[in-house]
Amino acid sequence: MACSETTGWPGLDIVELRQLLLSWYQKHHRDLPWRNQRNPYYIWVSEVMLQQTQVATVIPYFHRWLERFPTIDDLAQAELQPVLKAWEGLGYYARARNLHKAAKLIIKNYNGFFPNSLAEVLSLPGIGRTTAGGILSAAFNQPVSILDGNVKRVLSRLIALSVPPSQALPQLWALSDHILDPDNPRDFNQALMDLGATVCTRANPKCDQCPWQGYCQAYNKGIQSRLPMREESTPIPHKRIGVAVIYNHQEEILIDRRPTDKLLGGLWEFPGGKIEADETVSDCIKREILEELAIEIEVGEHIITVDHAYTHFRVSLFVHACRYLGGEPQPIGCEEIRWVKLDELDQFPFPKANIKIIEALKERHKKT
DNA sequence: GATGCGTGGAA
DNA sequence: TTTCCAAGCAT
Repeated sequence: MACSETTGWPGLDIVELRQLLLSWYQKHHRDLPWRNQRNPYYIWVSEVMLQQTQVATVIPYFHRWLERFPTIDDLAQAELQPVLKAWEGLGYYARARNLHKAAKLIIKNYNGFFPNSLAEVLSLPGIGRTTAGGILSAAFNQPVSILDGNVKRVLSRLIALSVPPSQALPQLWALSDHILDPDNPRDFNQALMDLGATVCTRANPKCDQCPWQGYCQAYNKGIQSRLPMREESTPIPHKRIGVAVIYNHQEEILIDRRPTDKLLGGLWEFPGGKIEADETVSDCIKREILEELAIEIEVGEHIITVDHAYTHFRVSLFVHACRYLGGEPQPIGCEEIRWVKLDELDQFPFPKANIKIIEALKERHKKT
């Protein structure tokens, strides 16, 4: 019974849909580095890196990561700092912290072997339903469905979903479950994501190349470019931040490590804080450094202004060179403080906005 | 169940 | 330039 009124998707011949998609995949699949093998560790790393991150961005990180941490045991034995350094620039740093944490758990609870049951995989930090399905289907060919951004878009168009995907998650999960080919779960899930990434794209979908064109309700209604429906978005605030590059008498620079489990947790930064209304940049920097580190400084020349966009706000960092005057630095708003030479900054993991500051410091150092 | 969590590409 | 949103998860 391929087509059933009782499934809630009348007119969907799922046997035909599976066949069409798998045939398309045989010819048009992407050749991706984590697809050449079935090592659960490799696939796990790729799945986590791919969370909210595009394939092209992930590929170089994936290769460097496996060179640096070839096995689960290597990862579990490593300190957190080199783990964050390997993740530097990739964003959502909790992913790296959770990967590290989960590696230790796998050594402890599973004798170093990546678990192969859904409940066990889901229990690992940083692995949710989609990532678990991705790993179990790709590594073990288990029939566990997925619902990532690609699948949401493909399925929303297939059934011409009239609300944003976030308002129909149970229905979309049920559909992903329903159409998953129990005989070829590995290829089917990969094919669904490839279709979304290369054919059923957000803008300008290539419907003339789509194996599901004849079944796609959005295409048949001519509304494929307007689906899926947009999520509601709220305007994001813009913060102005004063940042201090503080030099001591040995020309060392003060950096601090951010609290774990918060924004950019565990990464290093140049200290500073929000510029209040009616406050000058210099006044802000002096105040923040006194509040956060309990030291006196003299605010000097402007080095660079860095604009950076995060998911929920934008910032402008007004960076000034500063001179250390006195007081013993206290880690009041951070985990740790260090004085380091300019050449040593590369050894610490920094967020992207701070990398731009480091580059500016190196340029400045060349000139003087 | 809403919100916090990075960065980069595309339009 | 701005906006959207990518192989989502945790709390």
